Amino acid sequence: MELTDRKKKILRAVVESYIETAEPVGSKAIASTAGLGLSSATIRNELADLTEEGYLEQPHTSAGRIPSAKGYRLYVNELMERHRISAEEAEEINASLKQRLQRLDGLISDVGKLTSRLTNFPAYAMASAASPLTVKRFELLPVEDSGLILVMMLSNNAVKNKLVKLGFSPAPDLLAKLSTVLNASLTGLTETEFTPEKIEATERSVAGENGIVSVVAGFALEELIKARDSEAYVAGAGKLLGQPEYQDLGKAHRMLEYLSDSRELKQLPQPEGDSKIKITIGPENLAEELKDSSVIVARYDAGDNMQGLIGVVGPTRMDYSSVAAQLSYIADTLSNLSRGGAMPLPGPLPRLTGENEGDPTEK
Amino acid sequence: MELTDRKKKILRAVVESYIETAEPVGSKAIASTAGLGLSSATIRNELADLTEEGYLEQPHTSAGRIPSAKGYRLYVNELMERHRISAEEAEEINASLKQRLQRLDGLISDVGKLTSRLTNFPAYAMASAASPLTVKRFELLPVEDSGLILVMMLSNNAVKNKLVKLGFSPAPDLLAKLSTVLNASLTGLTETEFTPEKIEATERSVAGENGIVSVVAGFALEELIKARDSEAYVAGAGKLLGQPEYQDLGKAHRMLEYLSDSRELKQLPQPEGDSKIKITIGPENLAEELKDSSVIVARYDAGDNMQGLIGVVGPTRMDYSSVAAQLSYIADTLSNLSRGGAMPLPGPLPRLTGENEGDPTEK
DNA sequence: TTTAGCACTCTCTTTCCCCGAGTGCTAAAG
DNA sequence: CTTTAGCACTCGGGGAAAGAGAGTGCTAAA
Repeated sequence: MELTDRKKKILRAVVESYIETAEPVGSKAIASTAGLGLSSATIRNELADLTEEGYLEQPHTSAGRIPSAKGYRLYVNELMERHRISAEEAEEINASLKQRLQRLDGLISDVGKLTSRLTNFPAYAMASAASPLTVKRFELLPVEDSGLILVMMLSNNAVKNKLVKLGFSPAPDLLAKLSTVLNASLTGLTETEFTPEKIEATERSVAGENGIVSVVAGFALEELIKARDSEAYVAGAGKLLGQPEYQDLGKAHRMLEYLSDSRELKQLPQPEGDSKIKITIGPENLAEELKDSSVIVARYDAGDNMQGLIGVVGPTRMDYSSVAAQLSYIADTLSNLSRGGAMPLPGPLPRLTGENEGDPTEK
Repeated sequence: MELTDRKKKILRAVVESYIETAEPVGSKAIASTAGLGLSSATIRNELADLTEEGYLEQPHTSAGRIPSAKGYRLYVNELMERHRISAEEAEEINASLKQRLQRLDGLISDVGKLTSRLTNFPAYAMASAASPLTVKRFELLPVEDSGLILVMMLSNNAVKNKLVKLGFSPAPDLLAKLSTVLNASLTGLTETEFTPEKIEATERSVAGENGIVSVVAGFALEELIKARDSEAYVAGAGKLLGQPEYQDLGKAHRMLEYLSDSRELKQLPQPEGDSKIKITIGPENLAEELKDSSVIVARYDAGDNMQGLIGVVGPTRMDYSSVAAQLSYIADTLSNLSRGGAMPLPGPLPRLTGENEGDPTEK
């Protein structure tokens, strides 16, 4: 059943007031600020209806109303005005990211820190391969008296290396032969195709290799696995304590412990289909620990077959509009930078995904 | 002025009881548990003396005593029994570290996590070069149609690489020539010796190099700087909330923010001279934020001219004895592993450093 | 359908009071 | 001189009670 226009306006007023103040909202406050030209008594009736229909909740009989998860959902899908980020914010994002993108390894953690600083919520960041990786090329460089350096180029153009200690110096022509064999038989293999049989067959096909092949193969496999699901990084977890809903020590503690478990982080929601951002509100989250928190996550294209996620965890009473805008701007910037493009203009507004998806009102 | 033996015993009883219970300790409790054969009245007199001399404090007139920073210091230097870690703990440490040492890049963060899990306090870990690094060797590998892979071996045997995009494919013999030149003129240079003049001179000495030299030099310099002071990593910050002294939200919040600032972390105390571990108690800390917390930090030898630090931050009421034992065991294990040795035996007991250093009573 | 009025409910804060733990002091005992 | 028993005193913590305030739901009138 569709809500009347007036009810929607009132719901929106409740949500926005609550987001701002974290206090239950009463009929009087709405009557005086929302500019609807209605008395508090009328508003009271409407509030009672909205509560009846599950969009609002009452902490107790004589308190104001607060939005329920359903109420937030409707707000996010239909009611909220889509923020654009301010010029200063855009500037800060561009500045932080531009100088960092040169080096990929620290990028994830820097993105996390930036996001957390900007949104004032705990943020997480991770990156992973969009499709299975393979090794594109092997190189073996001799090292005097200690062994060799293995250099591998992966299918996503990442380069990995390892110093392999052998206790002797392999002859250059042996290394040349080995690398030819390796490039011939172990390139293009995905993680699952890296079978022991395959490795053994390769090993047999070259004489006098002293186990180098198996070391190389082991390292390659390890890197493929590691590159598949990169470490998740969390920044600014302490920001939670600034939020009134986490004044409760036990709650804050549980959430911090939850956020520090990277296995859990990998279970967090992801944008679905071709949408770039997803908002999950309170009980929509699968994890028990997140049932009264919300998550906003954005996907970005990290170039070369890599995709990344940046997300923010906060109370259900978070400013969905501006946080979503910030996240998608960061994601767009990252995507553009990683394919060598310029900074994005602040827009276009992204589509949201989530449960009960509605038709966002673009204003 | 030296304390009498009896006063020391009483002080020790107070400290240990307080560490265990976090409650102010009364004269009666000491009389009944410390086994000194004295009445509570006698103890009361002694407590009054100890308070007078600054080793103990009274939260308020009618409460028991708690140790002051001075009291903890005396306890740490002279009174505390040096724990050895249990066999189970040793086993856990060995198991976690052994499988991880293969790959150095994730090591720091893993060590931090391990330390935090073991001690139940927030832990931090970092590593840095003990003396200035240099590049030991350059290698340039061609990449079809996109540029080249730069591989550098540093003086600490770490290998770094970078994919350099050029937009064209450099001729193999050009790369060979370039790497000869690079190895001839840019190896062995410390960060400060990497002057623009030097780079320019190198650039001039080879024809047709299309700016490759300056890219390589820039990357080399960047890596030298980065390797010098590695990122600091913090794990288990949420553990703080489990401690009774951080029930105060504001205090916990400030501390979490402090710990998430890696610039601050680099200012944390370090073991001095040739001692391997350092304990800083409450106001002995320089940082304002740590004036009522304690830090225990251990140094380890990460092989190849690298040294690492692992530390723990907690309330002054922390179990110095067992945390110090855990840290030094982890540090020893890391040192041994990194030089390819076996697991250490649980010992020898390390020397402590700190202010007002005393002569530790080994029991 | 909207509004004014009003009794009612519930939480939050403040105040007050009592309880208990622990102290410091004094005076007696070893 | 040191140790101990006894005792009055102090202070924080916890719980009950009371009051204030905000907001509701309902009824009746406009």
